[in-house]
Amino acid sequence: MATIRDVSKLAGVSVATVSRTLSHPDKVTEKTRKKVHAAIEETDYKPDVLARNFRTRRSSSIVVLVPDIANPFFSRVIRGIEKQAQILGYSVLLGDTQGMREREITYTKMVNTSQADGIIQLDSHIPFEDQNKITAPIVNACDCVRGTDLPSVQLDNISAAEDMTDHLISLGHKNIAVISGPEEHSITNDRLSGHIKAMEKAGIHFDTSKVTYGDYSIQSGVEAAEKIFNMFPRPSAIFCMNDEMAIGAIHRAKQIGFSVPDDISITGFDNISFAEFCDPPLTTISQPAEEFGTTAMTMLYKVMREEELKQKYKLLPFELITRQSTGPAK
Amino acid sequence: MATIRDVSKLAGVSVATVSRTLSHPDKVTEKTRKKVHAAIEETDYKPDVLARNFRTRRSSSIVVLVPDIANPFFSRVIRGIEKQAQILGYSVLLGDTQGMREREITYTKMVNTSQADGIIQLDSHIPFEDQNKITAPIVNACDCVRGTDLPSVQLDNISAAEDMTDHLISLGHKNIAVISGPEEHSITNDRLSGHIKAMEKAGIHFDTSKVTYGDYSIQSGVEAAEKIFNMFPRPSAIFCMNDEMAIGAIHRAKQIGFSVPDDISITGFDNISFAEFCDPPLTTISQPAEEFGTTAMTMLYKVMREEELKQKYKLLPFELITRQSTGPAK
DNA sequence: TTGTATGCGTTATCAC
DNA sequence: GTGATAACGCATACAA
Repeated sequence: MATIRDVSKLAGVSVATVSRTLSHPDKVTEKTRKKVHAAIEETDYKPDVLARNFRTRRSSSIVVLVPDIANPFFSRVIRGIEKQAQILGYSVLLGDTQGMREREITYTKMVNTSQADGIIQLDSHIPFEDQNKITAPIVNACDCVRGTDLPSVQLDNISAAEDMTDHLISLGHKNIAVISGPEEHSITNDRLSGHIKAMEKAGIHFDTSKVTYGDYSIQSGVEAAEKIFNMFPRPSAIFCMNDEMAIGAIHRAKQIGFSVPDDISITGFDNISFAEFCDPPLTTISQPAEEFGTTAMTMLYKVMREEELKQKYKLLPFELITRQSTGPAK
Repeated sequence: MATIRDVSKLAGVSVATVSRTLSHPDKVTEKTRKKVHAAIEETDYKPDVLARNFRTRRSSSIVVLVPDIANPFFSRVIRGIEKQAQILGYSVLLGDTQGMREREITYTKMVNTSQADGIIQLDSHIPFEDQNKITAPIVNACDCVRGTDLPSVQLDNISAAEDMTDHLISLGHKNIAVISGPEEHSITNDRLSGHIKAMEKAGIHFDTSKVTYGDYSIQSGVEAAEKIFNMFPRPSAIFCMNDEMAIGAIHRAKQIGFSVPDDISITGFDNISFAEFCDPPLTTISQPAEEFGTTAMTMLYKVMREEELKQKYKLLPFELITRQSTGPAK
């Protein structure tokens, strides 16, 4: 493997000039540049990435913290991150935290040791030991930490939940149950706020007891639905905070013998690929999953380069997708 | 940040000894080791990963080549890889290839530049420019390259497809259509072989025209099913090579007004999380997805350390999961 | 604009 | 078993 020294000899310039030609071409005359490039060509020189990383204290890679990569929504976001990262010259290190704080910290520390230059956090924690001290370039995506000034990209969850609830109300539903995500998640709070807003706007009393909590898994949707079906009077609609739980709820409804949407309307959130092919197809909120990834990566890129962010908190658009899992209240 | 030099001074030994204590403890006396560790403790010394990588020409990270990370089966495999990698002290670089050979090569080259120490390939290509020259530690998982001697871990696809077909035959089905994956995939060929084997064993004529090809997406299942429903005589069962296509086929069947399994039995492959919650729940083959990941990573670890592999070609066990998408032939 | 010289932090070679 | 020291390949401060 040719080194920078081989190139410099062949080109008849110093190693410094070769280095400059590559890193700061503007500081080198056109003529020298040409000589150097010719020598690079001839020697088939490829800069030693490891040496460069070592010398510059940068690795050109970023780590993405994700609660669970097997979640179909997150995996699409990551696809977006990866796509954009490659365009910008970065590698993506996978940090599947499994919701464990310990793993989160481990991965975060890779920035301290310069193994990564920045972090994209898809969960709503501050992934630093000292919560008050942000020690690395970071962008928060999808589910965002409250009460911090981390750059973030998320959905307008409040409006989305409001629109979805409006939709149910317009179908005549008044007694609406909610299957929520974990209480500490910020998107959970936002979506609940939006739901309440719509209810109050319509003059319908919102009752906290109608809210059950799941963990975004299908199984938790099944269990939450079970509780809801035992409520009295029985709700005529369920607003679920993701598609998996909605699918679980539909499953349970059908098991019991309820028809969806005739006996009960059920809505999802995310528009995962299965939503369209459920029985009945799921009314849900479509999120631009990949765009979360590309946007977050682009923002992180600027943060790492210490450029100013024009917009520190981005909101991505959603779309209400009306399918057959919702219908008129009886 | 303390360096190895600080530690050596405090411990009253040379930097060489500190380095040895960390990398080859057996070459240092107990007493010195203690001194060094005490000094490390006191200075809170953390070895500089970048310097070490540079010096040793190793990065302690591996790259995983995956056709599409948003595929629910692959994302579970990757979860397994990541888990095991962390245990073994490796980081995982994500190489989502989107089926593009160009991206595959790009990622593979990271091994040449020592940015990665090895590769786990989840697709059935040889990811090197010169197909005949394997230039890096690599393990092939899930869908494996034919006619090479790459270490691999995969399912006994032949037996699995055979068992599934046996199941259909035992229900009285004779006219069985197949929704296959892309023709060039090795798992496609294996599963088809198993299917044919079962058919012949039962004395049923296998007809190539009953095989349609999809690309593993739900939509392609819908389209393939459409073709199958137009066959004459109409098959009474469809053997699909993954769950997504089966879900698509069920969707199309119900659209047309066919009952599953009364009018037609449909089977999947993979047992993704939605399989259990389909309507009807899907008869399928369960694969130990995470175990693919952990096994592949463990094998790669040995390859990278140039240890002998006891078993170069591993087969993981499957399980036939009988649910309600299959029933007796009319 | 270009060259010289130095150092990044570690590991490994070779004496002792 | 331990220490002194070279070397890894590159980027940069400074001098020219």
